[in-house]
Amino acid sequence: MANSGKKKATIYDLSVLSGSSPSTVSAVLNGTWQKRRIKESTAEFIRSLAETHQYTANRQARGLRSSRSGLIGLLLPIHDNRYFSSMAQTFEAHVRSKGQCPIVVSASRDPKEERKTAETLISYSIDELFICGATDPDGVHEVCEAAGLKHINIDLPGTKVPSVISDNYEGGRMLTEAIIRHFQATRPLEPHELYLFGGRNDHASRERIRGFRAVKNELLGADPDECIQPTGYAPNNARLAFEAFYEKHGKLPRGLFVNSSINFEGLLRFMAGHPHENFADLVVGCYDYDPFASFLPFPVIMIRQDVEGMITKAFDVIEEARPQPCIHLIQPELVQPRTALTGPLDALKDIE
Amino acid sequence: MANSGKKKATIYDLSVLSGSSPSTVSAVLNGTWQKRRIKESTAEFIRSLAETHQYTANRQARGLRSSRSGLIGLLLPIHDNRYFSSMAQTFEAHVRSKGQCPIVVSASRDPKEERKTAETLISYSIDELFICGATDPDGVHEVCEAAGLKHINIDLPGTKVPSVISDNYEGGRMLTEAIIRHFQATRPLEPHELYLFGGRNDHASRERIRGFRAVKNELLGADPDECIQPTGYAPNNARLAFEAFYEKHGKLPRGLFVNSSINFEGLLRFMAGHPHENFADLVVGCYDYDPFASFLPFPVIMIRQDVEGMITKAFDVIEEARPQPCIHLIQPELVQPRTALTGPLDALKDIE
DNA sequence: CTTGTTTGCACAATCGATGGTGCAAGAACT
DNA sequence: AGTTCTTGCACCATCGATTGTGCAAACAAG
Repeated sequence: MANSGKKKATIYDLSVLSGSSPSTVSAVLNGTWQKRRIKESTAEFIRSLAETHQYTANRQARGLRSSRSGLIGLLLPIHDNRYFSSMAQTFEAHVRSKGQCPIVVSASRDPKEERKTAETLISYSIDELFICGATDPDGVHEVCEAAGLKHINIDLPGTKVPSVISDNYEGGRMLTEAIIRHFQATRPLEPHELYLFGGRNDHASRERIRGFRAVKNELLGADPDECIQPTGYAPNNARLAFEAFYEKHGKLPRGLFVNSSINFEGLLRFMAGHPHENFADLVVGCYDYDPFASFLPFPVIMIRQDVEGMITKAFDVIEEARPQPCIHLIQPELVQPRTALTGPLDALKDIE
Repeated sequence: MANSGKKKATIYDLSVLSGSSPSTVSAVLNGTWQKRRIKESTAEFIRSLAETHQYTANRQARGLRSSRSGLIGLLLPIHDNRYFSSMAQTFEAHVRSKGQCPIVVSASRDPKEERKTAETLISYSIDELFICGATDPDGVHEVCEAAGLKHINIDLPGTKVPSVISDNYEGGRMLTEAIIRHFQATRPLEPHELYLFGGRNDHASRERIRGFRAVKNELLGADPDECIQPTGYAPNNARLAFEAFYEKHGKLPRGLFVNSSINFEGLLRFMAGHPHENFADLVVGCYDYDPFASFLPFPVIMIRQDVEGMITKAFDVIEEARPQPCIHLIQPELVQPRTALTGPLDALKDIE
């Protein structure tokens, strides 16, 4: 309110007020003043002026000069999902602890959109880019490479720079095995009673499917091809697939491996349309963790990917001098039904 | 790969290549060339050069000159939650359709953090700021005001600029009434059997509580004070409150009004610790919508706030010439148990 | 052939911060 | 007193794009 309407103070304003030159003011305020042999008393005076006039540096100007911006980007497929939003939450905490500013943007799993978004971020001179779950990581890589921007892949691997991803094969195995074992106390599953729904032809889905098929063959002795239904990621496509199966068989498979919580939403939509069914014998394994899903009226076994671990690793790797384009696998965790795990929110204090 | 390592092309590079002046190049590439009477053929030539050299404007430079950045900010409490992440998703779509770049940042419901974050965003010369769910909207307002930044409140109202918020009173009423009616077919609720948990002393919580108490008094004839338990937003505090109640009464209230999905997670944590209980008679009303929560093994009635409506309204209002500091109420929607609604994700195409 | 007009563009200042270089005044030393 | 350091800071170019202004050349009018 004090100086409302006035524009923000600049080093030139402070320069006039203090009687020093702009470069002196700049040096004082960005910490390089000792190197420039500015007197302590001068520095102190300028600092106090900056304080009373609420000076904050114009980052566009600084960024222009230094060709850095203090922005670190995270490119997501979508926001609206527990997995990716906890990615955003964790990423943000890391970035801020480095004193930089996070900029999180989604690109809808669309390769063109991904490149365009990366270009936009680059035009803001972001300092680093974390590419998470990109459909075409190598496409984004080219854009970054051309701009000389440090970047790294998360969740879906590329071939040109390091990638930090979940161990989807192991996760797929764990989850499949857990589903199968869940039935062993009662009536064991037949091979044609365990289906996989969702995902598409991306690295994560392929690995999970590979794990699924391996374990299924090992434990159930067979894995008919029709049990694999990669219906994409849209909830409605998954719903239609469940609908079609139900239409044909009059029921759902007893065991379901659902590729992501987004696909799981497709299952919910199917269920909403069949209120009479009680799905008593159903066991779902979902490759994602959501606390509410974990408490559904049928057993839901989930995989929690180690978001904190992945982000931490990614920051480690991106700092390395010359990172090699290798893949860092992060182990996910199996979550038994009716489990409410803590998450990044628990790190926040709740001021009352 | 083509010009890997080289830095990005500037208008000066193109100026040399084309034989025109930098100002001509600039005019051509930012669309003001007609006004400057640049020949069509010159423009065409420069455009083709820009194309082959993959020119993209340096936004920091542009922003410095024009004191705009093309960035529009959204300040959230947290990312990791369906309500706020769908806010982010919707906001992003709106911003991009205006040809600008969204920057979504969270501030942990901490007033100091909120102001600091706003200041950081301002230092990047963002063009507008949407303040969502801020603990201290007027504090953020001051920071914005001092910088001459257009801003608006969402979800929690301030007193200095327009606010677009859910009609929490009506929502609270609807939800409370739905809970009570849910019992009327069987054994009606007693006043001391309907509790409200979660939230704190913010506008939204107060309004919801007001609605809760009004309806409870109307329909049940009483509302003992101890039935209101504003435990804050942290899941664990809510859990402790449920734990304490259970300790004291040996059971949960039959009717629960839970103030947010985050608090609901506290209920899940409680339940995870009591696997023997079956919570058969429980009905939960939750002031937030989450598709998985809607299918839990007990009836969960939810409120879906109209995120799309709020964001749309907020964009309308912020464009107005001199917006008055009034409150725009957006009606939320009651969601019956076992309902899987579509969301912003359904707008995405799923490329296979 | 001279005097406007229009066309098409170049020049240069500017946004705010940074950092290399230079230089005066004082201190230290011979 | 004269020379050499050191201290303490000012000056100025620079980052890349925008924009007000000026001015030749081409053209039209008289």
